[in-house]
Amino acid sequence: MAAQRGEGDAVVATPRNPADAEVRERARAIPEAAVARLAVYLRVLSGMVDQGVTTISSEELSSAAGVNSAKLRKDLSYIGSYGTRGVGYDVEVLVSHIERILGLTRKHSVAVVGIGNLGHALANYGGFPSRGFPVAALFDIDPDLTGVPVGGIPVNHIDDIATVCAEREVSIGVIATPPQAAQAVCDRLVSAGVQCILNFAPVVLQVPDNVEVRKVDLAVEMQILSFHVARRADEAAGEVVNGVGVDGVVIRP
Amino acid sequence: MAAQRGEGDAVVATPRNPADAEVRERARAIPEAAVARLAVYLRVLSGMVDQGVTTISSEELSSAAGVNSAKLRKDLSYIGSYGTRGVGYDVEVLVSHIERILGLTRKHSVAVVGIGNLGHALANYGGFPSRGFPVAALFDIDPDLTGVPVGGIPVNHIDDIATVCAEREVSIGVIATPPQAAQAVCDRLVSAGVQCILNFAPVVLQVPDNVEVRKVDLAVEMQILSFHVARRADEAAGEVVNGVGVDGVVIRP
DNA sequence: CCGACTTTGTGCAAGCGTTCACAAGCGGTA
DNA sequence: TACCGCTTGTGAACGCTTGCACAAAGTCGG
Repeated sequence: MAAQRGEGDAVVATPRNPADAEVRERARAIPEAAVARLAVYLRVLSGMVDQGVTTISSEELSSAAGVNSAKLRKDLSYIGSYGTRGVGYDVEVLVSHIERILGLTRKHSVAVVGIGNLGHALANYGGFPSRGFPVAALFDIDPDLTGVPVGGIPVNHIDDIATVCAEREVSIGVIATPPQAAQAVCDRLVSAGVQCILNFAPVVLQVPDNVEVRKVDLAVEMQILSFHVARRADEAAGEVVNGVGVDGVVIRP
Repeated sequence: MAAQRGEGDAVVATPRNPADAEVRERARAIPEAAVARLAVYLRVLSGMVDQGVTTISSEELSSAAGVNSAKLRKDLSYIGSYGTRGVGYDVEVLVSHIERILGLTRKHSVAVVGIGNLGHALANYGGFPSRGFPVAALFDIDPDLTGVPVGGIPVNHIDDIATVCAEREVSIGVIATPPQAAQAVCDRLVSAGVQCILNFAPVVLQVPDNVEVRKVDLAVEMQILSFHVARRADEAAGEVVNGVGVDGVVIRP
């Protein structure tokens, strides 16, 4: 209630640029999978800019990003037609359009909750601020941590989530707590008005429809890898009867 | 040569259990998306075991895992028919079958490369060993770190990847290095025989076909969330012309 | 033993996302 | 200006995933 986020700002933005309406329409239609890839393209393109590359073809960019070139072109077509046939894409133009679609023209302040090992690492991680995601607040339930600076930012007590998030205009909450605490922390973030959550805790969070959750689950990732190890071992066991693996490449020399 | 992982093992394993061939066939056919969900089900089920729950219906389990119940049943059907109509699934039976399919009956030793902030957090993360993924080796390029114990394990120099990984039968490599070093580290892991890699570095790794890579990319996750923030702001801006956003919650105060 | 009720397992159709293939468009060249 | 070669942008086909809906199969009470 207190921290109702936003009232005048976004509204004024509407009539500012005549192309905005079109951008909005496109953004609505972009498949989730394509959004994830756009972020990857953006990173590759940023590297290109640093190398002084000014133009790039879909073939080059797609192989650098590890995808099919047709897929790349289709992904880019979701955000508009900014290539030149016979030539390729202007790197800087592409960068700025992807940034616009991904909403990177705004700053997105981040709050990290749970200052354990992972929370420390996140608070100190340089990749966030450099890409427009400044870490604006840290929270922990341990009173001894309150006020202690981590990565240059003093830790707040978790009870102050609502006020601090409002003050610092936090738009993304990162949950790095133990699993038992994650749902409660999530609820607090949501009621503090945070609508986007990145969850590192190994639990399935229950949130209202208007909140977006992405999860990073190490255990799941490891188990998927484990599955592939097992599948491979089984295949090898099934197709060879003794000694060497299926394609001559066994586990180790 | 020295520590050939399961040379005899995997091979002899074949005829051991008559059901193995069937398990192998099923495993081959499970869609990747379903594998990821199976890992989630497994975690929920483990929690159920701890609570003393012995039986669970697809409806209960699916809502706890945040998926559709039909999808859950289909996922479980990939690994076999282990439910009882009219009753549900026996929790322990399900756990053991999912564990078998995911290959969790073997130990999967993990090597972490890059002992910075994230590497420290990973080395100290309790979730790995408890789930059958013991951290068996740590590597860094900094000679000053060599021999220093982190999370109880002494750090090795990166030049020793091949020998140490062989000795300790590492099957999963975790890359937590800066992006510039990631590809080189990856190449070393691959030539050391590691076939599964979990990559935290923000780069697209190039690997041979027989190597499985999963990536955890914080920047991409943040940018996807950013996209949703922007989309929401746009929708709000598009649907209201003055004053309050679509559901009363706009960007900033 | 039977019938009512519950829940699984799955055929089928709809929806997405990916891939192919090619027309359209642009720069360069004579 | 007209042609040529190259690369984009996209319609259409394909395949994977999801969700529905229901028959099959079991339990439980009488």
